Amino acid sequence: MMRLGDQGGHVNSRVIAQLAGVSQATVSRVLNNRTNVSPQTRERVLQVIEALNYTPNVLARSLATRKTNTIGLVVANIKNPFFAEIVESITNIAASQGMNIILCSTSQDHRLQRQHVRMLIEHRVQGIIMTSVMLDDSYIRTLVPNGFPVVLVNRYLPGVPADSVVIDNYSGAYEATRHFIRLGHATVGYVRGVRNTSTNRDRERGYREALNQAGIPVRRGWIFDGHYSWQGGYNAGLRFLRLRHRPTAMLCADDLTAIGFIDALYDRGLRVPDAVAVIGFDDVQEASYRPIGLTTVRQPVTAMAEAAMRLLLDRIGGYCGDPRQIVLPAELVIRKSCGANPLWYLARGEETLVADAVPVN
Amino acid sequence: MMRLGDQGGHVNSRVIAQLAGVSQATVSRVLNNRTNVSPQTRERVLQVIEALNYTPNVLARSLATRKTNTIGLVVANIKNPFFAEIVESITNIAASQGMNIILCSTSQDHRLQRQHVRMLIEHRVQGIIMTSVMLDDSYIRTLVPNGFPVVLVNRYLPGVPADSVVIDNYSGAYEATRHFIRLGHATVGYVRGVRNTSTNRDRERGYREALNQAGIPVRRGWIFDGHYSWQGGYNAGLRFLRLRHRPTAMLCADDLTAIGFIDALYDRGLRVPDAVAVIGFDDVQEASYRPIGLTTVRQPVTAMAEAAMRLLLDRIGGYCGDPRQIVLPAELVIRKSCGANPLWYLARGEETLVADAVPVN
DNA sequence: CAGGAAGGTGTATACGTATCCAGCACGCTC
DNA sequence: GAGCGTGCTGGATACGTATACACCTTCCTG
Repeated sequence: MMRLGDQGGHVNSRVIAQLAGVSQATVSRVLNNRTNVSPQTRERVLQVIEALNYTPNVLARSLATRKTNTIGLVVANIKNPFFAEIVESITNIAASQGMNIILCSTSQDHRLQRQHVRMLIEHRVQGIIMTSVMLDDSYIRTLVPNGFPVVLVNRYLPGVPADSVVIDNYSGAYEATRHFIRLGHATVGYVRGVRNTSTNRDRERGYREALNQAGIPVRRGWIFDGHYSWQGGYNAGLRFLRLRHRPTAMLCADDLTAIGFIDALYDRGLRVPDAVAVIGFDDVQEASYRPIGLTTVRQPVTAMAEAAMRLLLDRIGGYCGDPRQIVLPAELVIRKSCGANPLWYLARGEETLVADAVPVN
Repeated sequence: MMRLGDQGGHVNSRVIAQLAGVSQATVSRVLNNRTNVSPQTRERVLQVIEALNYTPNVLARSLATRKTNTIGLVVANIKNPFFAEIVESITNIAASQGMNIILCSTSQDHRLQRQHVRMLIEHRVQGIIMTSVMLDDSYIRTLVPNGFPVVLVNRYLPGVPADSVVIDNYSGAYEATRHFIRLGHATVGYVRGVRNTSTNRDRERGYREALNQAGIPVRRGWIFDGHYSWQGGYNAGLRFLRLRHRPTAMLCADDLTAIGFIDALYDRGLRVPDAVAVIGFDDVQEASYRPIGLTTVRQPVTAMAEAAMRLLLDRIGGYCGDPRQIVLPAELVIRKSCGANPLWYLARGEETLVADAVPVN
């Protein structure tokens, strides 16, 4: 009995054809479920295929059809659970459409990212979903006008006419900051994400405007650099601890950053929300871990992934219209890290309250 | 000026050849940095390539060379940070070797996994790294004898002569359980992982034997089913709460399970380690988050990834020796979730103590 | 019964690259 | 000056599949 992967001597469709006593074209027709093959012939070919455990060569097929059924997915960092969730969603949707994905993880590194994009094009992917573009990644601009399907997710590029899917980061940060203010915080700081990303720019703007409108001055010393990472948040926390006058509330550019920030405080004996109120961004699963209980601005990952795939498949299908930007609403998820009693909000109905899921066993 | 992806009319090496006034063979030689091309010719060809922004077609190249420089990586669940870390490590190593990876996420689903393996073979990957085999995935057995390079990571298959890289799960669980016992716990429970995995089998065995040797009976009611997931741990926690007589310590099959378990207790007002001592498995970054502080058995992910790639590349390079199994040591990382004062261990020197990294700013 | 549609099959070629082989020019050695 | 190695180049072919086209048979229609 022959087995999976057992193709000693490189079995190809011609070998199958010979053994089944038909032409290679007929074998191809059987493989592709074409109708114009007689039942007897089809059966004979299938038997030989089965016997030799023949597996068609996708490379050759793609070369001949000029379609790879493959799309590229570029993320900043797989270890960030937010991106892991995006990868999972997009992979699932792609699989259901018969599409394969090639995954690339740039580490916020321009050169590496560009290299990855080049690799994807060498592999003749039919489109690319990018979640990690920086504001100065202008070379993306050179892909789009040629009609190459590109969809930006999570981040976008102003002035580059590419489809994109984002949440309303400005409003998310604005509402989060207002939430602090309503709780009585008169001093609010911010831990940045990577600076040249649309995501950070919009969030920082929302933070600043909320303070401005409340007549609260923005203090430069209360804005720290993070890098969308635990380590960045931790380092920001250490710097925070050295301040003479500390803000009583901190907005963080994403959940990992927030957790790193909280950990730094924890290592010095300070607790959240007692010492400082904290809000993050993304609502990754880690934020919901009970001992952490991070209040955060949710990104609806599944909806974003679905929208992105829809846009991309439209482009791959030949759609040539103007670029579309899909902006999904941000949603504040309140947990204990900013110290409020969720019930208070329920009564006031001012914010969206999402209770932690308590599954039935 | 022409641009990336701009290959209107399908530029190929023949077009380059014509425009450069050379043969297609020469273009190929330039692309592959062969020595036997005169500097002038090389320069001329490169200029045309630059001008047309030509990108060679990897598919055609792979077809001709019969080498794809691609390996398949099959993981159980990208959202599990343990696998995310493996993916990251292996991707990096692969990239440094000029190898691409195709990533597949089976969801502990036999059929899906088999489908993925088939896809990988259709894509003519030169080898496969599998992290998600189940004990009854005997079809893997059919790959190996044909000399197809397969390396199993994290889990292995007894009786299947494939290379594998694992940690000593038995000892890890044994030591973790002994740790509980030394702390004075006379009642220790266990939350399983997926049952038909070598990983769970070995860990459960270590748990049982440690209890046996200490003369502590293993109570069936104190062993719960989990599935290497937060949800599984959470459900186990709910069942745990319904027990009349609860054990005072719980070993969990992995960190996610442990965190889910802790969260279930938390939602009912119980705290770890006050109410129950908990130890997990893997030492993912989440375990080190300070508010969680999970004691756990570390898997040295980077070392495992490196070993796996080395084994796989050996096989791809033609090595045909007997299968090699690499067993790395498990290391108990003590944090607060089992309530011990780490300094006590430092003094006694009985366990490995790994302090949480406190980075210098 | 002529004519045509429809179903089934084979031949030839294309997809884009790598590589074997032959050929040519040049410079060197004896 | 014959012989020979060496550096560079082009022609031809292979990789494994899909598909346009032609051909044949059969069966149906008028």
